[in-house]
Amino acid sequence: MRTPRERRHERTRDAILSAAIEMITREGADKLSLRKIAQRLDYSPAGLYEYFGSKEEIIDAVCSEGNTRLVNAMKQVPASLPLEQYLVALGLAYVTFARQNPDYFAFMFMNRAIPPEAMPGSADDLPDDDGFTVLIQAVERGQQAGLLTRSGTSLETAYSLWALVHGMATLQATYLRHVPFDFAAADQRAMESFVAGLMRE
Amino acid sequence: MRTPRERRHERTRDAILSAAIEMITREGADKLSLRKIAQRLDYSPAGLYEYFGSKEEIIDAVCSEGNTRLVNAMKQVPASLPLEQYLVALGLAYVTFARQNPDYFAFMFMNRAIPPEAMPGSADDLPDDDGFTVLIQAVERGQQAGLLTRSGTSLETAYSLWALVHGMATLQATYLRHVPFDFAAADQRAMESFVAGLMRE
DNA sequence: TGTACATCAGTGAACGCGCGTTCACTGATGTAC
DNA sequence: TGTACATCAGTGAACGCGCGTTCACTGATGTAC
Repeated sequence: MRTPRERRHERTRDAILSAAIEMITREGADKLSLRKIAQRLDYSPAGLYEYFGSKEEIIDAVCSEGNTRLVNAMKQVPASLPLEQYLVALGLAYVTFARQNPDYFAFMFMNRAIPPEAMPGSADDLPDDDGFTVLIQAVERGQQAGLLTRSGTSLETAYSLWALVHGMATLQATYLRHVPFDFAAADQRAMESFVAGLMRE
Repeated sequence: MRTPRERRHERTRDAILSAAIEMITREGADKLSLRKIAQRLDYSPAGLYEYFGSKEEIIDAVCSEGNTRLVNAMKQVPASLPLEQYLVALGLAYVTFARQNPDYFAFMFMNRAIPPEAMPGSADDLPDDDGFTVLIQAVERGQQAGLLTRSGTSLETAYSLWALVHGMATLQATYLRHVPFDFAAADQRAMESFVAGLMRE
């Protein structure tokens, strides 16, 4: 049970986060500053320190929220699809998110690095709210069904799938951002081709 | 014929560029400043304006030099290899460069975006000193040999290959930077698998 | 070869800017009795 | 229900910092005759 005060506090916190995200989306990943966030909310810069201890904390929260949204987009893909289609659709969801939120996507990966010990040796001890986890689970489903058995460990296979979609996403969000090219079609074919390659006997 | 003065001028310019690259390599992509470059060369900050008109010009030159190095690494791969091996080796050269120069690689792609009109409609009018061009040429060689004919236009196919290696490179240079994982092995398998998928009948 | 002059390479100080953060403060909101 | 007090939410001014860039300048290098 939370008091009205606590709820208002949380709402303001969310408003700060939303403002930060909106600014990244509109003005680009590198233009974020406490002062501009405060200005957008008609706050004084000092006021934000009631809700976050530092700029770093805001960045972390923004990244974490972005990760949640990305994973949610991937979780929209029905797991009931045949494995091949499921993998392709998962990848396209990832890239579509990046295409729709290019600056946000770039920001997320510019400001986060997995600490040295965090990569799991096995596929079990993974955080639940992670795109990579979703991918790994799909790959393991395929392996248990007897598919994808020739392409290395589930970690390796999931990594290579991730690399492909992350490359498409990154290129479209940054370097090829303004290039008129039918990426959606090319991405689909690439994913299909790759998954077919992984599944070959 | 260049005068000694011109040659010294050029040497100093190169020294500035080298210092900038070294700083990116050592301190990371976002720490670059005119003042620090000058300090490293025992110059006053104002002195750099004899050689570059702005910080932007230095960044451009640094990116351009990085691109040259990357392309050179790719051109080391003997084109005489069988196509499949050649494509795999090209991709691995790209990723290896990124792994060996993670901050430089990240810097290059953070600070460059292809302008709207620059993506070629066909594969001809491409700049010669570009990794993408090398890739396209390899793909077209394959198509002329009757391979790779089922995987879309040469542009599409080259793009998807690029996306895969760029994803591996980007992940290893940033997000997964400190993760202890045998990327070289995984990358090799992924490349082989992908190329095989592209070549399937 | 010597001299007068022009150009070059680099300095030092200053400019204005936006930034994250701190701090003493104040009015508003909530709580206890 | 009223009052005294504690906590909360937010302000305004200031801090020191590093930044890119400009500008008047000066000694060194090169050139012309």
